[in-house]
Amino acid sequence: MRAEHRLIFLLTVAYRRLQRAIDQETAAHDLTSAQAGVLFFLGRNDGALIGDVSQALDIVPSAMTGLADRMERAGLVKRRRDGEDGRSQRLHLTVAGQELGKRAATRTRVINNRLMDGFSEAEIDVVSRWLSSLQEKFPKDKDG
Amino acid sequence: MRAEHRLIFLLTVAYRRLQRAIDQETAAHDLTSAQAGVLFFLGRNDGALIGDVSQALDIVPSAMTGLADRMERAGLVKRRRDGEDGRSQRLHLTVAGQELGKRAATRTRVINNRLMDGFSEAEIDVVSRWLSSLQEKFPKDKDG
DNA sequence: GTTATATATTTCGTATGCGAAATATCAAGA
DNA sequence: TCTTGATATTTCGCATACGAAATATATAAC
Repeated sequence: MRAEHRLIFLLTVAYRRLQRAIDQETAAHDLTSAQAGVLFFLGRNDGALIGDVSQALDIVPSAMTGLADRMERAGLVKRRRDGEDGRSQRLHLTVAGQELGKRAATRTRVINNRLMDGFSEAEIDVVSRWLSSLQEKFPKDKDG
Repeated sequence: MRAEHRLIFLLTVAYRRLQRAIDQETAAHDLTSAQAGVLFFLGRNDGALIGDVSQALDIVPSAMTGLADRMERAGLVKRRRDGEDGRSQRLHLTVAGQELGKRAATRTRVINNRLMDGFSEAEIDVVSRWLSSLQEKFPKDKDG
């Protein structure tokens, strides 16, 4: 199999394994990994513009709409139109969203630690740099 | 943002960037990255059982069905029932699938090389080991 | 002030992927 | 043979994600 696209394959499988693990963890608490990401970001940036959330999580805007829809329907966040700019929407955490976000953060930390198990700090640093390098190697059209 | 789930975030973003890059490459040739993966695997294992493809690409069987459906509809593969075991289906490449697969492999190789740019062999080895480690850290229920 | 352009978000159609449940077939044992 | 349990695949409902096009509002040019 590998050889010809080893890293592509490895990255793809690694991602799927991670997502499944997170989803199984969070599913027990009525969350998904994507929604957990939004809760986490809003935890430190409550009331952020939808576009900012989209950019921070590297999700295209059109995908962010549905994500926000589902989270709003689940009572985790609320949209509020921006006072300054009538085009913009701000996302605010509800109380339920705040609490769920906190609990999810704890579980997420455990998984993140697990990701470092068996690797030295220097090695994790290499991995981090490599993962980050993909953002420059495959930039969005925008931030090219 | 990071800190609390740095690696999770980095891996997620890296994956999305890679997928977008592959999809943009392959979209011009009427392929998607998932379908390219199947073509590539079948290129070396033509007539493989659907379950084997699913396992090799680390896609759950229920996801494989739809993928095979779309590829069959696109004329890239054909299902054929196995002679031995009436439950099994084998996936065979069509001529179109073979050709498309070959062309896709070339483009994929370029991207794979790009993934190594700027990193030494030793570093890529660390990255590979780390990516692989996720398969043990988050095993499928099956392969425990 | 009106027109042209840029920006933020949404809508639409489609592909991917998951889990749970259904279906079909096989294999083993009573 | 009949039943019982395992296995391969599919079906269903849903969440995620993309790109292209639509919509609404803001901003600049005139």
